[in-house]
Amino acid sequence: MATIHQVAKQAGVSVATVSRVLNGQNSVTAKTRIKVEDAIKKLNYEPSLLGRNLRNSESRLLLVLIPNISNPFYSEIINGIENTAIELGYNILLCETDTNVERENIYFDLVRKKMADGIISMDPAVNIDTLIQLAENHAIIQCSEYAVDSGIPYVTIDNAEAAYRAVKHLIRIGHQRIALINSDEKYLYARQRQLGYQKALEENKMELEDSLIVHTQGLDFSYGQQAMKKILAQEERPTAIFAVSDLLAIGALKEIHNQGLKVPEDIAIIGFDKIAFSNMTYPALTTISQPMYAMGKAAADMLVKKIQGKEVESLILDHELVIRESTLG
Amino acid sequence: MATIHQVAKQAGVSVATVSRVLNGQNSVTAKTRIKVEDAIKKLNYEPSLLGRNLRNSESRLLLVLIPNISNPFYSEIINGIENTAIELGYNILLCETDTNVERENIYFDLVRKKMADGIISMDPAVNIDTLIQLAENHAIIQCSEYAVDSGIPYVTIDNAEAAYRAVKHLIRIGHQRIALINSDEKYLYARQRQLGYQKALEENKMELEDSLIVHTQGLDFSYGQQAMKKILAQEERPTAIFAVSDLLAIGALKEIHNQGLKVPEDIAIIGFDKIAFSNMTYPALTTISQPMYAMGKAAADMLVKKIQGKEVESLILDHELVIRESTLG
DNA sequence: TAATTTTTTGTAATCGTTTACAATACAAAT
DNA sequence: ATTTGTATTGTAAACGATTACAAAAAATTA
Repeated sequence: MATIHQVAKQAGVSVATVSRVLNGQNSVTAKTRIKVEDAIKKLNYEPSLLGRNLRNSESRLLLVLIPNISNPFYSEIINGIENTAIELGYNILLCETDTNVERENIYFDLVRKKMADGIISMDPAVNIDTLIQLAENHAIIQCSEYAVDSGIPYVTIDNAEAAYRAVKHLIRIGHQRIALINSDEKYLYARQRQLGYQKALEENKMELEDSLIVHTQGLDFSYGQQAMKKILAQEERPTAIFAVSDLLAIGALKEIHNQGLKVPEDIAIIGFDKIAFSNMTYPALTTISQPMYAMGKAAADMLVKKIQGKEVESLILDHELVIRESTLG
Repeated sequence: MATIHQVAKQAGVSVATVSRVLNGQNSVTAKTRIKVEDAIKKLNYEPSLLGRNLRNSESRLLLVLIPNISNPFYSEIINGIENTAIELGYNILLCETDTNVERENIYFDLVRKKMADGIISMDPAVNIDTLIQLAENHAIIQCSEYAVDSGIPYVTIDNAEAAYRAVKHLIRIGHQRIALINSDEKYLYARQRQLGYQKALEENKMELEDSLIVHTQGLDFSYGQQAMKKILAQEERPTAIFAVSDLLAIGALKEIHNQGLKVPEDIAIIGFDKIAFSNMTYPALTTISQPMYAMGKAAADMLVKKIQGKEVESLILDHELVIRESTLG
């Protein structure tokens, strides 16, 4: 492992000159440049990022905070983040919190201790107070889930509107009893989507029944399945389901099948996110398409801008209702 | 952002003493320890990992190389890697190659340039020559896919045996025409699983028909769907399918449904990996369970050992055949 | 009390870069 | 040939920690 000093010695120049060659500065003669490049090649030299980063007071690492890597919704976003980060000369430190406070703190420490230049938080369960405090001295962007008035820039979609459209679609094709499978209302997106659901019902003079709203403890398939079980156990069965996540919808779909019912004939169902799976279910799932990749890309762009000290503005991207077999007529 | 010098000054001690307090060394008086701790609190000091890492010549980062983050198979493994890494005081740098050589090189450079202490490669398409060369000076572990005789330790399962069991199961329940949806034979796991398939057929005196083996260009659902289309287009239709990945199997299942056929009545199907989604399909997918979490855990353990200069041995973990509805008899 | 040992603290080098500033080399102008 | 100006190069000080080694302080022993 050669150092810049050894290269300098080998090339018969000073370390400053080697550094200049390394960083492509033009104030170095062709002749010396070649000497240096030869030395680099000969010694198989690779500049240490540890040294460089210390000197430059940067890590060129972006911390990406997600609740759970197994949720395909995040995979797609991460895709967008990573591609953009690479383009901008950064790499990503993937951090799964599992809604665990200690774990979260370990990650926050990474940015406090300069091992990461900024954070993209996608964890709805993030400790928002800590995040806001951290944002005073560090670059932070929220993606998908965000805190209103936190002052932390975010990129997201209009959840209420999206939910509204989803439910309106169900009403339009004739459904009068529509259940909602929602996650915990402590999350903003959950409240917003519920608002959209309610607005659609109210607008159509449909009654809001508490028994038609089920809250889950998580987003795994199993929670969707449980929720559906609860719904189907009621006497007056709904004819349609709106689930706030494709994973929940897919779990619900499974339970519907298990009970020998047919989708969409007996029960229609609509999900949220448009993860790749949602098109592989039987029948294919109607869903709200979130621009996951674009969200990731935007978040990364914003974060790097923030790191560079520029001002950035929050972004609300477009969503789309994708009608497939699970809500056919 | 205070430095260790400012803390030392504030506490009226030397930087060495502060460092000793920081690293919990016992050779420091209770009285001075308290002085230092007070100063740390007062200045809100957080030691810079950039400085520490340079001095210690380590980054405490593990590079995890995967082809694609959207494949749930990898998510589970990453889970295991991350939890273990954290326990051992490391963090993970997630790197998606997308089977892109340039991208791969960017990542390799991170370890060459000391920004990562080692690599866990899960990319079947990795440039193995480069990897072997890198392994001369750096800690590297292969996970799932590996190169025989490369000298690089790996953790994996017995792919041939697993495939053999899967196909034998199909034969046992009466299938005589079994198709194989395989990925590209340039991958070791693909060759091994094909071997298992062939062995099962030969052992039962069944003919090996080329037309029953379809190779895909990737692992997305869509490739499984395409492959199935090809298979169903043949005159003499197989009665069972073995796909080397749940994703492919799920795509195939979709196509079977699309053509109005029933699983398992018309065609039985079996996948590989036991990703969470495989239990949500209709019908639920029979599959080979890989110990993803354990593989990740083992890989991380091995890598850290390797980083510490210890010797490590390759590992072949157990798999399991999980029989579900898609092969009910 | 003085000498000796042990414990605690401090000094300064080091890890491997980048870069302000100083110094030198070279070319152009007189 | 000397001066001036510009283009290259070098010196040395950062960046922020850890740690040999030396020095000082405290504890032990005689």
